[in-house]
Amino acid sequence: MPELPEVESVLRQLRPRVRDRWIVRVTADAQTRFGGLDDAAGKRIIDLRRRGKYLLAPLEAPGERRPSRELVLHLGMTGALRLRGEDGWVPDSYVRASFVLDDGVLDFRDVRRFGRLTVVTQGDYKHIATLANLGPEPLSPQFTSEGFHRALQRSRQSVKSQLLSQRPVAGVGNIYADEALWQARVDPRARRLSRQRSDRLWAALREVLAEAVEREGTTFRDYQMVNGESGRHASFLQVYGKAGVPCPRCATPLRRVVVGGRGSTLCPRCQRW
DNA sequence: AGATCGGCCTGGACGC
DNA sequence: TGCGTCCAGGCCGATC
Repeated sequence: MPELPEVESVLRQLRPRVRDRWIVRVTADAQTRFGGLDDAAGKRIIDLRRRGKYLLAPLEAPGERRPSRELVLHLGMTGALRLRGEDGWVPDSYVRASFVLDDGVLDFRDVRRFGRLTVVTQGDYKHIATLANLGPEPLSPQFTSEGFHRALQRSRQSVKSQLLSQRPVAGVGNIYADEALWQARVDPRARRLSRQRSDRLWAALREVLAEAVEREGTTFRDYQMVNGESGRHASFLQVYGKAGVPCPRCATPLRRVVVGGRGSTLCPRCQRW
């Protein structure tokens, strides 16, 4: 369930801790979602960045002038990164991979094994389709209302499915999609948005995500930061997971529908096609 | 080629 | 208490 705000919070805690550290060796479960991890050993973590829900770490071998490889990490639904022995973290049976660094051990814990860990040639995402086709960062100047409207027009999927596809904009998952659609008063099943509705959704996405980043994300079940703490945004959610509860805007009971195979909570009165 | 749907994976909630 | 069933969901690959 980590979406942009949650991954951003992990990034902010982890970046200063792993930047410029050497990876001594990597141990990992035999999992199809893990690949090329042997390539990480003996290299230095030049930086840690975020694109959408992905964490990216350029890796440089001794003597290289620029990073040749890149670690791509996706937390999936239940992934967490913890530093061994810090903030009370003791490894348990859900640790799927460990990075032995020159000054400590970084554990990747992932109950449901939806997370992904891959080492690729720097910048080469052709085997990671979602990352290769990732839309702009919602809180960057590259995310414009014009561009968003144009991107939505390229597909006839429901707007909810489009948001979850990561193509029109990066980093939105089920929680913030439902929140932004409610705030913009747009029905998740709508397939063609007027420019006006598209603009409302554009603004709502930016607002909802920025607020959640400020509160270090939403902890519903499993999400936790590097220091083990929860995000503070859960109690500020307006609609996600609140079917049956009165709409905060019009008091009509919120309803759960399935859109593109995903549960969605909406207000049947406020949110229009 | 684009849309849609099922599978992956596990724990927790729920019903009987 | 215990067992079975369903749900959560990001992403991917198979199929329509």
